[in-house]
Amino acid sequence: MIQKKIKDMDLAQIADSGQCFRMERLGAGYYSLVAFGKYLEIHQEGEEFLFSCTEEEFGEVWAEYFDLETDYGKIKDSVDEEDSYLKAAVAYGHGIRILRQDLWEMIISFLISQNNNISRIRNSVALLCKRVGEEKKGINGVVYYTFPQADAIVQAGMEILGTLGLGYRDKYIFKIAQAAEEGSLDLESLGHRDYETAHRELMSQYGIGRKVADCICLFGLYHTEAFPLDTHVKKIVEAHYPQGFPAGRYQGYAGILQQYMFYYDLQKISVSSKRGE
DNA sequence: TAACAGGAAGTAC
DNA sequence: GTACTTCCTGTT
Repeated sequence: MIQKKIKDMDLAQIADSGQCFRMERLGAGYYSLVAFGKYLEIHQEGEEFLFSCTEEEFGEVWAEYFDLETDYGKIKDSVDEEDSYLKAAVAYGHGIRILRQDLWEMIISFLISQNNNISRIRNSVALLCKRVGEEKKGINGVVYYTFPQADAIVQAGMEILGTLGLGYRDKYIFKIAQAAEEGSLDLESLGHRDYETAHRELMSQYGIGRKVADCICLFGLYHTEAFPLDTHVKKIVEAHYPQGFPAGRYQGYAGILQQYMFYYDLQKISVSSKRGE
C-alpha cells in the first residue's frame, strides 16, 4: 500500500470515460482494475491516492499506465479562450486522463465496442476474460482474470467465442487472434510505427475500420494525435465546429481533447435521460 | 412481472 | 446504402 498525490486525476471520471472497460467501482472513492496481468485497488480522496501495490510496481507499471508524466493542467490551459464548448468540456471532465493501456487488449476491446454500448462492452470484456483468460489471485485473495492473449483466443475457437454474446463481432476477434498468431498482425512492430502507418496497418485487418483503428492508436499506442470520430464526436463536431475541429491548433494532442468532449457528451446524455428528457 | 421496442465508441459488402 | 448479432435500458 503506497500513497501518492496526483493532480488532474479523477478515478470516477476515468472509469466512466469509455476508454477502459475493466475499471470497477468498489465503493465511494474505491476502484479496482486489472491491466497487464496485474490487479490493483485504488482509493481516492481529492488529490490523495492510495494504491494497493509496492513502490517498485508503481514505478514499473502504474506511473506510466496513468500517464503521470503528462501535464494535463497544461493541456487544459491550452484550450482556446473563445471556444466556450471545449472550455466547458474540459472543466467538466477535469480529472480525465488517457490511460496507456495494453495494445492487444485495446484491439480486442474496441473490436467489441463497435455498434455497441458501454455497459455491454464491459460485460463482454469481463466474460471474455473469465472464460478465456487466466485466473489469478490479487490482494486479500481477490480472484481476477487476465485479458486473454491471442493464443488462448485461437485455442478457445469460435465454439467458445460464440457463447459469449458478442454478436457478429466474435468472428472479428477470432480472425484477428489468428492473424496475431501467424504473424500477419505484428504487435511488436506496430508499436514502433508512426501514427499514419499504424493506422493503415490496423485498418487492413478484418473487423477494424477507421474509427476502431483510431481508438487503438490513441489508447493502445498513445498516438495522441489520433482523433476517433464516433457518433458522439461526429455530432459534437457538426454542432460546434462546422469548419471541422481545429486539430491544427492542438497539434499532436487533439485526441486527448476528443476524450474530454466524448465524456462531456456521454454524461450529458445520461443526466438528461435520468431527468426524463 | 414480463414482454417489447429502440438503440448502441461501426464495419463489411 | 444496408444488413448485421446480441444485449441493455426504459416503457408499457
